[in-house]
Amino acid sequence: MSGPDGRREAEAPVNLRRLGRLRTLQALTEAGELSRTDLMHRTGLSRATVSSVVYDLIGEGLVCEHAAPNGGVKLGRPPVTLSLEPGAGYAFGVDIGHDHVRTILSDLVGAVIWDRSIDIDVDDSAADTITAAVSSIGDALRDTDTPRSGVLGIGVGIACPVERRTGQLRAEGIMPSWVGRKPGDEFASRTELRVQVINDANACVLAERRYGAAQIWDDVVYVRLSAGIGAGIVCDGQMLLGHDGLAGELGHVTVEPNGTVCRCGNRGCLETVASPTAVAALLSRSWGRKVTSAELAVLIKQGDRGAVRAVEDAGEAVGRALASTVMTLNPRLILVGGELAAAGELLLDPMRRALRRNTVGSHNRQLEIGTSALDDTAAVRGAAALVLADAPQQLSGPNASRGDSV
Amino acid sequence: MSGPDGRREAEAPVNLRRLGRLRTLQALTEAGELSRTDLMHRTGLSRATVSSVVYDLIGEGLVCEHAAPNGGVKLGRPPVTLSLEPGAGYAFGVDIGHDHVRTILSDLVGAVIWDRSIDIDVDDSAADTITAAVSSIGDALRDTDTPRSGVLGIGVGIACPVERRTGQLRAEGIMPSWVGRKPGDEFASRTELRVQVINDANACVLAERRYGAAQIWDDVVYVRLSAGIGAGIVCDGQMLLGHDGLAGELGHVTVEPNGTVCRCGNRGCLETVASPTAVAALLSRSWGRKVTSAELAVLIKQGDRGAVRAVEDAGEAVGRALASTVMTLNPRLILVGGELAAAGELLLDPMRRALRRNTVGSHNRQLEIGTSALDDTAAVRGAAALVLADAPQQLSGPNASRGDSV
DNA sequence: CCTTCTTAGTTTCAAAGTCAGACGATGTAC
DNA sequence: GTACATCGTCTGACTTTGAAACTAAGAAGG
Repeated sequence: MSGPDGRREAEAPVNLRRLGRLRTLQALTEAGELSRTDLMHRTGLSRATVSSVVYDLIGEGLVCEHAAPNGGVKLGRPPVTLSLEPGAGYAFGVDIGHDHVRTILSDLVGAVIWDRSIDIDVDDSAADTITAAVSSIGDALRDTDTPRSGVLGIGVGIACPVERRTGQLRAEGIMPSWVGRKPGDEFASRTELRVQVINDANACVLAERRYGAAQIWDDVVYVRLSAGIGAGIVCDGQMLLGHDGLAGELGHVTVEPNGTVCRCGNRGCLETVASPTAVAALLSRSWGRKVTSAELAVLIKQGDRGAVRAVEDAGEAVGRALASTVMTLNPRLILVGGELAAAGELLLDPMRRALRRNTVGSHNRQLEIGTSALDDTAAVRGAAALVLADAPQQLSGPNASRGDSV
Repeated sequence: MSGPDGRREAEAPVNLRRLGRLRTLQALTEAGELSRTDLMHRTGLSRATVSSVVYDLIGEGLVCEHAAPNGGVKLGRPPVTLSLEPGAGYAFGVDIGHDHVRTILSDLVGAVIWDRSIDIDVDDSAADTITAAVSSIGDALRDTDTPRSGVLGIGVGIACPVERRTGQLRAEGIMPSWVGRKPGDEFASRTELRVQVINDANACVLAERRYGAAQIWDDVVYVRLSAGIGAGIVCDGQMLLGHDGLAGELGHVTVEPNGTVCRCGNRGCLETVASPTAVAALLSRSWGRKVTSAELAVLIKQGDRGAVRAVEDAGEAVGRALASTVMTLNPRLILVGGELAAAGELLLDPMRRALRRNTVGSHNRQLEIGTSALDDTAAVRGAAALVLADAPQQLSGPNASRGDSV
């Protein structure tokens, strides 16, 4: 490709050096700190090449050296550890819940350097929500004095299914004002930054993979028990999206063949049984007055018998729904997040029992079930992590080699 | 380097040239026939490099040229199409069913050049079964005059779960003599060839991906309704294995909470309802005499009311079990194979109905459900395809670069 | 304190690979 | 036959690479 005046826009010597840089950056992203020798092993490059690549990266300010950590009893010259320079790139995370928009700015290694949450009725005011987030983004840039060019992109996590190719939302019946919208395009045109949109459960599982409980496992299911119930699934280290990006719609798995009619038109969906809203509604019915999800949390803490029982039943239902997922995906870890996760063992215990009852030993023997360690920040941080995940690509150079695997 | 006589047995400078070769071979494996220009686009290499790599590959007999296919109305010099040389490598496929072992020898492009099936009571005689397969392999080599060194490996598909890391079988309660065995090791030591073992449903989905109905879709579920019920799952083009390699165990998904006790110890597993054995047993009970699976097929064809009803109910149950899989994985295509698939629409129709009833529109609108196009050969060919899948790696050179993705 | 040993990182240099662009080849269109 | 379009090869310049030599920095031992 040539520039406007036919000048050769260096542009394309291509993929060899870039590949080395990319691998180096990826290794550092994954591992945090590594010496050049470690890098040599992880990237497959020779010592000389690593040395040269690292020299460049340090020169460009993407990587920095640390004083040797002076670990245990070592022999020989101690290594110099390297890590990504936190300030070499920034990423925004936006979490669009039902009653709030949260925006964070994260540095290259995932540290949150700016954070703001705004309460707003998201479901009914898409435009306002986006405006709020966009202005948060502007404020963050100003407050932290970050140049727009230093931002790698915006990751948006949203509490409804996101269509894969189009980026369109599938928010029917739950977030009316968002139906058919493409928040990716809206954010992009209003911020002039790259934008990626994903479902919030997917964002959460990303966060758990990177910062939380799922760092060591490659097969994880994250279930988010919120107004909607969704799952973020990682198999073999890869996020599972499905043909339209709608994978993980656990909320509409049938758990009670003749149960309540769901907003989706079927009956007995998990969502009608185990979402915080459904549980609260159950109590409302028996008490004859409205019980909110917030109130529910208090009741549980107080040990209210009705609330306890309702949560237990919800856990049991989630367990039954997950049983088939476990048989199908053979995960190693299940994490539960969302408002209802605050109930802790009260919820997990019946879940585990139901899972054990409906799966076979080979699948449940090693299976761990726990609550999210990050909750609350999981979705935003995951959204930002989505952007950080391809930071190595963006930083390794302007020149895109084919994205094939080797 | 492409000098006519610039032969240089450089052996191991490592991973750069190899990478080009690898990508070229992969592209040819996937696409079948490509011109050099196509390769240039698919591999990201420059014309010159492609030319040089192809020159080498032709020289080594891995790739061959074809006369231009002389397609439509084209302008300019017609391309020379290239494809893999079928004889550049061979792969064995072994399908270990319940009552037979089938062994095929396939060439590099997947054509079957030798085929033998042996009837044997596999479940109770593991050793004999392996011996039979091993001797088939020897015979195949002799009959086709193929040198052992030309064989890339053996793919073994077997009708029970296979543990991922160990290669151990999980055949409890279904193939007694195989429990805890590692057929991979046994084949390897007796044939001195590389061996890979997978579950037969996984083998089938591989075959469908490569030769059958799933070539154009990246998100596919293959359900095999045989003595056991298993599913082979592909998501985003990748086989889904799960943490222990036990993904796809659809047979033990609960479909009738208070149903028959299953060999796995739970109740109402899909297998107790929808396996051919279970369906046949249902008829046996009402008729007061034993009905075999083979007989079942005849009865269905004759339109026997009882058999028809039993199959319909099985289909309905499969549909219900798959519903949750569909919500979880959002596949584009479901294929049904195994003995019961012969029932065709009789089985599929109630399956579709149950699926529609228990999933939401966004997930089932585009979903196709059909029977395997290959059945009978699917498992063996898939097993062989497993080996062919890494033919590019093996053929691209002795020098293994790190298996990272770019 | 000095030598020796071990591992880390850099430099050097020849070998090898890749790219861009020039060039030849081979067909269609008119 | 000429113009044109695309395909494929060749050449020279440039970049990257890896082996080995070399320097660095600490520990162990006398």
